[in-house]
Amino acid sequence: MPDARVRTRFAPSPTGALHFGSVRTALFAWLTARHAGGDFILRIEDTDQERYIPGSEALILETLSWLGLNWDEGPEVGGPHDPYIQSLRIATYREHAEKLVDGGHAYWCTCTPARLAAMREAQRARSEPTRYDRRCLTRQADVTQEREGGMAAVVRLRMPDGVSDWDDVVRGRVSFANSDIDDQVLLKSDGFPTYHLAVVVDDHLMEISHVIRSDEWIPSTPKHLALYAAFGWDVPRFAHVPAVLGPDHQKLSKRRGARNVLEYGELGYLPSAIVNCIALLGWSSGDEQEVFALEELCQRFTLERVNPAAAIFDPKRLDDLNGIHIRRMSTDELVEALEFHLPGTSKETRRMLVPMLRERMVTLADATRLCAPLLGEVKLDLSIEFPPKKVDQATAVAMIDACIEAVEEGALEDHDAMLERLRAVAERSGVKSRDAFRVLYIAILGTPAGLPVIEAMEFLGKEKTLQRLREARARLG
RNA sequence: GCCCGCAUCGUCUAGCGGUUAGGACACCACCCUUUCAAGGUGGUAACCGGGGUUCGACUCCCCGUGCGGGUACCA
Repeated sequence: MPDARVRTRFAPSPTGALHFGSVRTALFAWLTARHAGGDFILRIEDTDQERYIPGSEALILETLSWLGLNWDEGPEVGGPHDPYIQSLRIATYREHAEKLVDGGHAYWCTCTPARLAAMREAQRARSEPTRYDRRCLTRQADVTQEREGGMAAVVRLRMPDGVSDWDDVVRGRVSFANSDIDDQVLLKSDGFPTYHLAVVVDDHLMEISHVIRSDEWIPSTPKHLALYAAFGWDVPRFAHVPAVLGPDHQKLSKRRGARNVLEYGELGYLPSAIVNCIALLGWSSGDEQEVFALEELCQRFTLERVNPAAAIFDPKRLDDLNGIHIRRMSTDELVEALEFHLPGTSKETRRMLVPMLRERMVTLADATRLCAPLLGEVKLDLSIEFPPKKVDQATAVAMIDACIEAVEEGALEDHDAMLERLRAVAERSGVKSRDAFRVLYIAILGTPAGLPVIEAMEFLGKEKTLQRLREARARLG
């Protein structure tokens, strides 16, 4: 590569939403570009009309934007190689296919699907690799006539003899015997290119320096290499990143129920945590740091440190990282981020809530549950023991009475003093304060576990607090 | 069937001929503590098998096994 500029691309097909596997490939490509100060290109590979799912292109753009993976060239932003949508580039592929035919690197074929199927079946029966038998290559004059007569035809790559090999950035040397490789169809009978033609033509035209894609493409790389050679083009670097597997050890796929990444946003996961988590799926820094902001990843990420083995996505790890990323957010950021999960609350309200919430959320959605007793009424749950275990009736009464007295006297102003008073009551009763306090938690929050109770009382204010305490007192008889 | 890739705790991984095989998640225990969390400390837990190469293999080579992928006018 004479041109040193790093240019990577993410080239999804609009066949549905993005899942962790596809997003991770995008992330690795994006990071490679950003790390090198190069360009990241987004290209839509919609050469299969049958699999096209309307709306998925918008979904893809939205997902990448949400994660912060911006593109320098591509849909919406344009660029010097516009258009970045393959269905709009059909003429280009056709020209290139014809060029290949003229140069003897490809040929027209009119074999029917039925014939091809029978051929492959026979090959399999003979323990041979399944590949096109080049029947049409030996009867090109007839094929030309058939095409003129209106018969459906495709263009096939004439796979050269020899060996195909390359130095894969993540796997090292990979090689194939060309004799095992099929004469791939390059141009379909509907006039659309196949992936193989389109990807090579576009990657070259768009000056892609590093082809970063999932490892399912390894077996077709020899075809691409043959195409680069036939065109006389320089070959980019290839980096085949491993698959992401689900808990069932199967590759993540839409039809197996892999979640749309955007859904994680609705569930209260942060883009930064998702990015951090999937970066760690196959990549490691080399030292012991595992929590990264996006900017740090740009700095540290290199393809050379990508592990070639497939990885299983662990939702527990995402939870952990999400909590960490939440705790790293400023109060202002949380006030903003929580708007969706605490609907109807004002900024001021959220600002009061955030200090109580920060250490207690795994996802932002936890705020909804945690704050419910403060934003609405307490739910009386009779399945919750009251007074709780290890607390006798007299102690429970004493705790509540003391709390009522303290609140009436305005002790909510001073958390420490409040705490001391209540602690003293527990101590006099001979009950551990951790147990005695549960009485208050149930009274104020309706559950023995939740937001810190003194802070909660302050949030509720004197009136509501006293009301809840008295109701609880009444339950004790 | 044919071809390719991969292989360290349950999971994500470090390791790049000589290490008490390290870290993180999860799990367990303890500490801290106004509950729950968060935080702190400690613990359980791994080199797929067999052959080589070497003074010495988790590390290199071969075979096997397992898993994944490809084998389309899908990407």
